[in-house]
Amino acid sequence: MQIDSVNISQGASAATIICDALRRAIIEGRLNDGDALRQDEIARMFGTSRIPVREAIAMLEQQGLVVTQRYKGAVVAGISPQEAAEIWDFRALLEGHVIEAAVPRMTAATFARARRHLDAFAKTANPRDWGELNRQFHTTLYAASDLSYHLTVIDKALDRVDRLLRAQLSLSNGLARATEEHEAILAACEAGNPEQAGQLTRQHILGAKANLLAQINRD
Amino acid sequence: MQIDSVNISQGASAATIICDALRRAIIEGRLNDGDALRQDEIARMFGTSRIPVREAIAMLEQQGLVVTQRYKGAVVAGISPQEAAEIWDFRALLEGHVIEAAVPRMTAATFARARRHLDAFAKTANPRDWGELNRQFHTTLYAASDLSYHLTVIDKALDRVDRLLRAQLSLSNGLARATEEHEAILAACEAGNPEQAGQLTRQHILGAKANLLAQINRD
DNA sequence: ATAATGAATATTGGATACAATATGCAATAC
DNA sequence: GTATTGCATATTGTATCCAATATTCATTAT
Repeated sequence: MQIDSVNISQGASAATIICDALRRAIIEGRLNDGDALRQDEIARMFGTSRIPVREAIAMLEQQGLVVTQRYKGAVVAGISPQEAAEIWDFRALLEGHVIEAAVPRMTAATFARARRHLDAFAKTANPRDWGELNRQFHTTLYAASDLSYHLTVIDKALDRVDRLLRAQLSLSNGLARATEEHEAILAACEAGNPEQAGQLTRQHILGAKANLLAQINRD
Repeated sequence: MQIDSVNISQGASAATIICDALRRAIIEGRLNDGDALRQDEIARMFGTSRIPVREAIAMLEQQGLVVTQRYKGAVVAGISPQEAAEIWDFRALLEGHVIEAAVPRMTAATFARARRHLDAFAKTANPRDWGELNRQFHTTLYAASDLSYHLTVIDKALDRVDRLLRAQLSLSNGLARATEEHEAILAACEAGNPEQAGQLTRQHILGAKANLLAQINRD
């Protein structure tokens, strides 16, 4: 008789669940810069005491997503145009490098998966999904590099700027242009051309940065 | 009458104090890979309850310095040779870039400060100080770049590998060689040569990586 | 002897209670 | 009217306690 065993002791802790939910809410724009995170309110929402909420907030602060001040609580971290610009440059440097390392190791399964994410991104009507779908497209390609530390750092950088991605894609023609650029990046990967994939990725990121900064300066 | 006001409300929380102390202990090698972090013991040492200790541990986990398992507590994170190698490559990429951006913005005060850190590094006899002094030398140079996000990410990477730095510097001639390389980097900065500073920084980091990996493979 | 079992103890997870600080609002002063 | 003060309330920080789970060790079975 064959019994499938499952590890029943590793359900997520309350703090982890709350941290993930808050992180998602911040990234997807449901919580905005400067919004206060009230410990008692969040505890009520999750049916728990404040202790795991505090632990979740401590985690989020380490991720740069919230800022706490002693005795005054936590607020969602803002991001200045200068910081956003720097993070975009950072991403161009790092993601360009990672995709170059990844291309020689990509398989047909990589391409198929990336194609699915690209298509989903292109056809979604819900702005809230753009960040996640964009991320899935890119990180599927990068994952072939096997550079897990790099990927973790990229994920963290994306967490910080995803809310701005929505603003940038909302620009006239933003979505169509991003989709074209994704197509070109995927084509370079499929052609086995690391230099071109890297170059296109850097242009893609820096182009998005330029658009967004232009919008901020116009506002 | 002139009164100097001070902000008296911003002492660090217990969790922050504990987190910083544990982080330092890990980085400096006083806590080793796999060491358990016992909540009750740490709470006693700091004269507090376990709650701030739990918060501190949650923070450290986000920093990649400890690994927790539900109901089993936290242990100091290990680092495999592969992960160490990747982080060194990561540092070469990032720090090379940052110092190139920094060179054109460096001042005489930068050089004087870096010189002091270089000298302190060269003459210390205490291996426990190598990581911090090495870090101060490099980050003094990088700070002129004004790339604060990059610097934060570099600091985090250094936190992960500083304990290995000690091993690498303990190698025959490791300290003398690192000092020579620091001298060359500083000279390139003083000469206002970003490309050379970047190149020497990358070589410095990748050379340290190669030495360490050779030692690991010998063991 | 080794392996299995069960109870006691240790440790973690988090609920509740208390202490410390911040905020808001009504009352008072000018 | 505006500014200041003082008190009540709200919120954060953490101590204490209880519940849940893991580990250890003595006892029993083979």
